[in-house]
Amino acid sequence: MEDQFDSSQVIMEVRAKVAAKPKATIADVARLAGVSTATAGRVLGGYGYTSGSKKDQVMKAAEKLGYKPNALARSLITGKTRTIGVVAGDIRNPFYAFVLRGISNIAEKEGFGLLITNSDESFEQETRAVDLLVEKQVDGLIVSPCDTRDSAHLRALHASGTPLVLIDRAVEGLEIDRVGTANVSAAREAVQRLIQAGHRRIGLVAELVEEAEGGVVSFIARAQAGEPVESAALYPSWQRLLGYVQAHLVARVPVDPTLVLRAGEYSAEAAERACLALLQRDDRPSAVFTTDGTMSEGAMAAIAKLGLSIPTQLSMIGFDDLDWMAFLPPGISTVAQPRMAMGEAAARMLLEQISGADIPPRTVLMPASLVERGSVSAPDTSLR
Amino acid sequence: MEDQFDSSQVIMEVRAKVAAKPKATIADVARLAGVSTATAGRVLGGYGYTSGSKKDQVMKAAEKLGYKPNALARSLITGKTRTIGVVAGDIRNPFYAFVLRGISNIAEKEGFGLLITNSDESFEQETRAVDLLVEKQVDGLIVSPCDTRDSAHLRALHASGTPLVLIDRAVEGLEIDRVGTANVSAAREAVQRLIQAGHRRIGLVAELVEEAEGGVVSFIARAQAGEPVESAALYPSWQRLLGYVQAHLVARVPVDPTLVLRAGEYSAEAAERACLALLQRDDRPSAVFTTDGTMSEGAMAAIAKLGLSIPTQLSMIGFDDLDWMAFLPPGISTVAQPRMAMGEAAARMLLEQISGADIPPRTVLMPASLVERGSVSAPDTSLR
DNA sequence: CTGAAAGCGCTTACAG
DNA sequence: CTGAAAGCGCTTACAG
Repeated sequence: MEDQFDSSQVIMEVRAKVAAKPKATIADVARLAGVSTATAGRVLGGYGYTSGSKKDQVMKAAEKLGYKPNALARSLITGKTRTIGVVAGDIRNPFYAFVLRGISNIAEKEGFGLLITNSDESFEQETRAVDLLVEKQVDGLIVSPCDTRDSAHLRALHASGTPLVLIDRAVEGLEIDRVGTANVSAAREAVQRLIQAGHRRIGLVAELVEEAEGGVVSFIARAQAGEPVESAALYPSWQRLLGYVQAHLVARVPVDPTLVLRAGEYSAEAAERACLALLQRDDRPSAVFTTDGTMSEGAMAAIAKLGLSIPTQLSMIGFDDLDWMAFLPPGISTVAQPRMAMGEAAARMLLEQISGADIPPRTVLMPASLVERGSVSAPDTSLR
Repeated sequence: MEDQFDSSQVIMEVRAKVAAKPKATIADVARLAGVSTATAGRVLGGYGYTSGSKKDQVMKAAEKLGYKPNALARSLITGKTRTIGVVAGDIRNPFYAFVLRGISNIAEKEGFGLLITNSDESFEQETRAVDLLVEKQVDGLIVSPCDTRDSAHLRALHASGTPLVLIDRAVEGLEIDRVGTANVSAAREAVQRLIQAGHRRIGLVAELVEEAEGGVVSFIARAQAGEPVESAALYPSWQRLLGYVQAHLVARVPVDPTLVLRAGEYSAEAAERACLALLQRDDRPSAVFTTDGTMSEGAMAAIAKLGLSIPTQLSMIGFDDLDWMAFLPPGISTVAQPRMAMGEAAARMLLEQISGADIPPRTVLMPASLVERGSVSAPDTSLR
């Protein structure tokens, strides 16, 4: 009777059946089709020549056996896995999520798989991740290096001939394909926009985690003195700080270093704390510029907490076009990086390297666009 | 002279050097160490027994040759790749990004790699993705199925004995490990909270993409009539609609089907359009509940565009705890799914299957929590 | 504890 | 066009 139907028995049966049915191999197909494994391999693998009749026999046999190719065996011979490895900072960060999607778009189109790891911006984790990917024989790697100076593992990787593309950050002296954002000019333009609106005291909320030689104050002094700053291997947040200083320089507006906020750690909470302190000062700035999405979020939280109204009491330009910037009244103007396109560009470059093209190292700096919305107005004159 | 330094030449040299240095294999190490490949394999692979002296010789030789294991060869023999495949909807969606991070946490800890694909909720892409992953011999798959009825490919996959865990959605009659959210109760509690605050006309902004038998109106009618609705294999948005109806039922508040908005497609823009129309009606609801993050975003955009103030003119409860909900004044109350924990749970279950544990199929429904912030108040009485 | 041999599932020259 | 044989880089019984 159906009421007494015991489902656990069914499961056991299924399991047993399963264990008894090993996967079909090319040899099995060849045997059933009455051809050699070489011939079966040729039709199933789509290489070499085979007559129509044999092709049919093999296809029929493969169909009957439910043959599925084993990419491992093929890769072992060809030396290619059609898999690319990616080391991202943290997939939860929309920046990386979009970059990964871009990489995935290209990979999928070319029939490549994507092995993804998170480094959490930890050097040790990044190293482990690269090792894992190398052992799995990925055809190439895209990495967002968390160390822009040393990164011996990446130098070794490149020296060993492994296709490698850097994303978002560069490594000093490692001349290989990379894609990033034109950070200095993007930040400069954003801050120029603020200056042009009449702002003279502009706060900067930035990560600035690694210590540049001499720290922020000395960095600003050098940038202001017009000393050529080697910006290529700088972390993005330092590059954006450079753009901030340059905008002041061009407009002959002095930089007040106390307005440059260093969150010191990469979290919205740290940015919020720093920004909260800044905005409660008597001489608080009339505008703020943030150097990435996470900083923008922290700054916004601080602004909301203080109940400051944008743009009447405070103007703001953010970084990265996060969803809420479009609908949070009055609309937050922001510097939008072409995140997905960056991922696509990186993947294309890597695929070119993999296909063996002998191309000299390229640096692709993608332009970021200033998306103007309603968060910038003339400074509140009652303030000063 | 340094000025005449030609960097292109250096590059060529490096390339040439590279091509000349093939990777060291176990055979190379064995030869240099003066032992058999079996012995070298035993120490390098960490299996079997080896004397201390031989172990040293092998290690030294491996070090000298820069030996790196080839996981492909090992996998071909062991039949295990220590790689798990994931088919997500779209990595850009924070829901999937967090779930993926959860999966990654566990995988990384256990030394597993992660092969990630996007289905874009397209059945064809999902099928292709699964095929790719299977060919690459992943040890198991975690998939968020875009079809909850048919999904023959997933049934076949499971029947073939491949470890498989479903996430977010179930497949009708496919009794395998899965993790999801307790959607019905989560939605019911959120709507109950709204009713308890005094709301009687509550809008629902939902995806509701697949047609349930008879459509929304008939679905609501059946749910209201107390007919037992088989909710397990329903899409999450339909389950959340069910919770919405149940909350009304319990409180003896009639459901007005015209308040149930069907975005019809999975995008914030569609949700915004639908919501905009709803909120401009004379008999607009005094509160809205949205059934996922994307819908919440669209609804928020519509609310902002109309300049409605929350909660005085409109109360709202969202779904998924998105960053902006915390700082957008007055704070948006929302139903928070434990996204990362869901990914971790799915990964753990998959790993158990992979390790061969003979466990009957488990359904893990994780509780979502109502995060109360400032977006709910009593209805604006001037409205009615 | 160690080595010779076989083999995982394919592809690749090499003859015919 | 087709097949026999070798081999990719490992691991696994099997003797010793």
